[in-house]
Amino acid sequence: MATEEFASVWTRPKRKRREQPALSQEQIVAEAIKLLDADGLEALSMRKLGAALGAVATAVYWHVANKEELMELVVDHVYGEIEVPRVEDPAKWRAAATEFAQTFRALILRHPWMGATLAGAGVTYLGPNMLRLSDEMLGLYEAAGFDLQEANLASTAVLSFVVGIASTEAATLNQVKRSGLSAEDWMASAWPAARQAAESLPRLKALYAAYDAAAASGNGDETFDYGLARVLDGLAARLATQR
Amino acid sequence: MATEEFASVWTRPKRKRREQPALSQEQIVAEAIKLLDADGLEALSMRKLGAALGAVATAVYWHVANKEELMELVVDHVYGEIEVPRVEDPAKWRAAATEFAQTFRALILRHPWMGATLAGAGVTYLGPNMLRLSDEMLGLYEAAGFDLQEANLASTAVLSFVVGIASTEAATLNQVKRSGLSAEDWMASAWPAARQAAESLPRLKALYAAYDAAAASGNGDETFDYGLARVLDGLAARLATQR
DNA sequence: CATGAGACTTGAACGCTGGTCAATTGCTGC
DNA sequence: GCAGCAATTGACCAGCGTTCAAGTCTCATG
Repeated sequence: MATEEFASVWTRPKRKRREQPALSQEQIVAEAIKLLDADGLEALSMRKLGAALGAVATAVYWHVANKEELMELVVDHVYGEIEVPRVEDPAKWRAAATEFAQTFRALILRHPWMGATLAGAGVTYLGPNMLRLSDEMLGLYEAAGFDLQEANLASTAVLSFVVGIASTEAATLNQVKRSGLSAEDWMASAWPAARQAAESLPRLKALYAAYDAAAASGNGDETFDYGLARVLDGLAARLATQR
Repeated sequence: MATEEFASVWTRPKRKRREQPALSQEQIVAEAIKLLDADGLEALSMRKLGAALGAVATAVYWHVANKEELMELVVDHVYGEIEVPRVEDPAKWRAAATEFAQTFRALILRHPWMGATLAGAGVTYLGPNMLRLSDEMLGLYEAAGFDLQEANLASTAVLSFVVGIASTEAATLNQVKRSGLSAEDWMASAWPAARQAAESLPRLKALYAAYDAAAASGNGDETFDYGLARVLDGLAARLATQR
């Protein structure tokens, strides 16, 4: 624009020094996670990401090959938030397994877009943090008394349960967030529809009758803990027969 | 209004049919599933769907509010493919639970796009087939000896495990399909990268060393059966203490 | 002190997406 | 034969991921 060119004659061109590049991969990934947490999976676009970084969409492509690779980096960065507790006393493996399962669930609920992303990508992302966690989990179940191969089966079983249930919970969180309602208001509006839909199904109807909307929205922890306890019971029994 | 959103899809009065309308909701859903199975989740667009039906994209919008509602219908239609086996003899609840878990896993592997879709939507789709399955599952675990509330916890535990592990498997299937390679060729190309990435992680390295690529790609059934057996062990133990 | 090599950033453009809307077709009941 | 309505169409919109040539800026070297 001519106007700009003209103005630059008077106003000194405030050229920002490039002592360090304006963008870095680390910074991009961090900002992407911020946007994902704030607005959800489908709200993240390369343009918005660029804008949030004070740059233009295409600038991001210098640091990251494409959106899929970005998501891969993002997922592994999130995995970096957690670790598997060390097992000193083999008798306490179960406490460690429980703690890690709860930590992992909390991670997904804290970043609800992770649910769908994980299910879409699975184990095909081989990021360093994911590999580290896998190795640490193997260590946990080895310390419990499983041989390496069965430790792998055991950790897969527990993690599958955690991912499955937490992804479902996260999906509801996403739905609530997208509705713009508070969790209570959303539940209050969804509950009658659910009850009515279950009208012709005797067991489901009876189950719903036992709850009200408030109770139904609050029993996530109980459901998780119950399932986790059963899985670990099964693994403990297996250890007992092996010994 | 969220209330409207909830009630709309399933309770909306069906439109009076023309003698032979070119398109019908049933037909659209069936064609969408065909395209999803053939080309995957991200390959389905309203335009391609319209074209596959010999019509134009916007014609689809007469029968379906938007893509999200279409997916809701699609998911419930797929649920229509399966049912929970009836439990005549309470002692045989475990066989029934195992059979249904395997059926559900097979469903997801047969429609690999279901993995990511389920994790994205969770339990917020209240389609008739999903409700029917929920009710039947409650029946199964009630027959096993759980009271209604615990039957709900039990079926959620099992289903979460199944969804979690099958979604991960499905994600790999999707990856393979997108690569265009055969399953063996894909594994052969991914395996060295995995082994090298695990080089610095002792347990993971040892685990990989015990397999070769061929073995690693074939142990899905074993991994699933092991985890399922542990979950059901845990539930069986719980039943034993209750009795 | 100029020059040129790279590291980084930009703007324009492409083909695609989900979605809206007015206009149009074609069948059914009057 | 015609009104009315179910169904379909085409034009159009904003936004998406991505590519690419054309910059800008910094630094090392001659």
